Amino acid sequence: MRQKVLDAAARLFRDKGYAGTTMRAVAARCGIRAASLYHHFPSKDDILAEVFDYGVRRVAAAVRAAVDCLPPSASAHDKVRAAVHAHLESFFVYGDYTASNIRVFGQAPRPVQRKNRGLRDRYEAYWHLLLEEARQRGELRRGVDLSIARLFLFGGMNHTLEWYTASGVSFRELAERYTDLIFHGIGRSDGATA
Amino acid sequence: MRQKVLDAAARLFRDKGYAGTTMRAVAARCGIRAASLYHHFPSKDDILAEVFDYGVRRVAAAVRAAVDCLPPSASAHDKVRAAVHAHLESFFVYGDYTASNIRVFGQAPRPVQRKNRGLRDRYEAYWHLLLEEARQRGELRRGVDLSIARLFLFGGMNHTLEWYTASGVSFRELAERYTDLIFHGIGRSDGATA
DNA sequence: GTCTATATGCCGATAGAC
DNA sequence: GTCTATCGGCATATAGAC
Repeated sequence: MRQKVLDAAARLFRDKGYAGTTMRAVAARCGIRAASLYHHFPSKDDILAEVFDYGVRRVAAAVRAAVDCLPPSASAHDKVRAAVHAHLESFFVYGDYTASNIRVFGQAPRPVQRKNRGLRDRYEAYWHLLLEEARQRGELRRGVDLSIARLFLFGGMNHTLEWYTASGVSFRELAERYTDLIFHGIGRSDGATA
Repeated sequence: MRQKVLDAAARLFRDKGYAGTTMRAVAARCGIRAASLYHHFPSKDDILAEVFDYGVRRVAAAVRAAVDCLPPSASAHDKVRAAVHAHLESFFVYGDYTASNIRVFGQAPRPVQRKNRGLRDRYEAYWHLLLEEARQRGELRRGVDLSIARLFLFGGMNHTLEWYTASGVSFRELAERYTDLIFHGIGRSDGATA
């Protein structure tokens, strides 16, 4: 039931925001009464905090696993592609949690933000490491600001949640295209426009 | 006073979300009582709809103006750079409106979403045109999906609102780096990783 | 154009039965 | 572990004085 509550809350937070998600609505989705929620969680904010943490933990675990199971011969480019794919795919499996975090974090009460910030930062630091590895292996252009590139990549990936429908392109294909974009861009590489 | 109400509402919608923004709070920011708001707007949803429309209209106008005042000799790359810069800079001037749209649109009531969708779509179509022009001028690689590239670029640009602080890099420099990223990526162009 | 007062209803959370 | 009943507070919106 605990997980059922979190699932219901994640979905509602995603769609209705923080204040728009009521304990009564969460309970209704679980087939119980609002008062019964307090047997599982101390407060609405505790539910939100757990939704945030659960989402980041799962995405981070999926991405790390995807990168770790690559062969030692994998290039940094291969690792980034695998990470992008795992990140996108987790939108499908933990989408309500991920989308809740992305869409609701900014309007969550400060204490809830603080509690989740550590996990968020660690996950972003992992991505920074991936890109830093690419640089050290000589796979990147000189003069590229990796912090900005990482933030740009994150924005591009996470924005997928706002437009993606399963009827279109697959996550694997999308991961391929995003990785291609972040590594090579849309321009011709013959310097015609540079 | 009408504009004052919109400014206050935009700021609150941005920080507190749709349901978390109360007419009392909007009124308090304007130094009046909640009931007085109904002299200027019929309802909370009408305020939100106007915040959405105002933001999109202003950003779109700024971007078009920036592109239009380029010399005829400007490449599509130049136009995209100017558009990215104007889009980012409008975050500074109309940031509460833009951020409200980006963060709150998904949790707004359907009728409000519908009312704003036309403007949103037209603005995105304009960007699509910019990229399409780059392709027709032969400035792009073959095989690039411009719809995906545009969505990726939008995500990257709009994500700036979540991390940007005026103390760091300037919007002009950021526009230069984003444009460089979307055209050339982070990878070496000698094909070492492709 | 702003005010006070209020109608009507939902909010998060608690008490205590079963 | 779920329930009913309820507390105190705040929500949007309206009525009508000034």
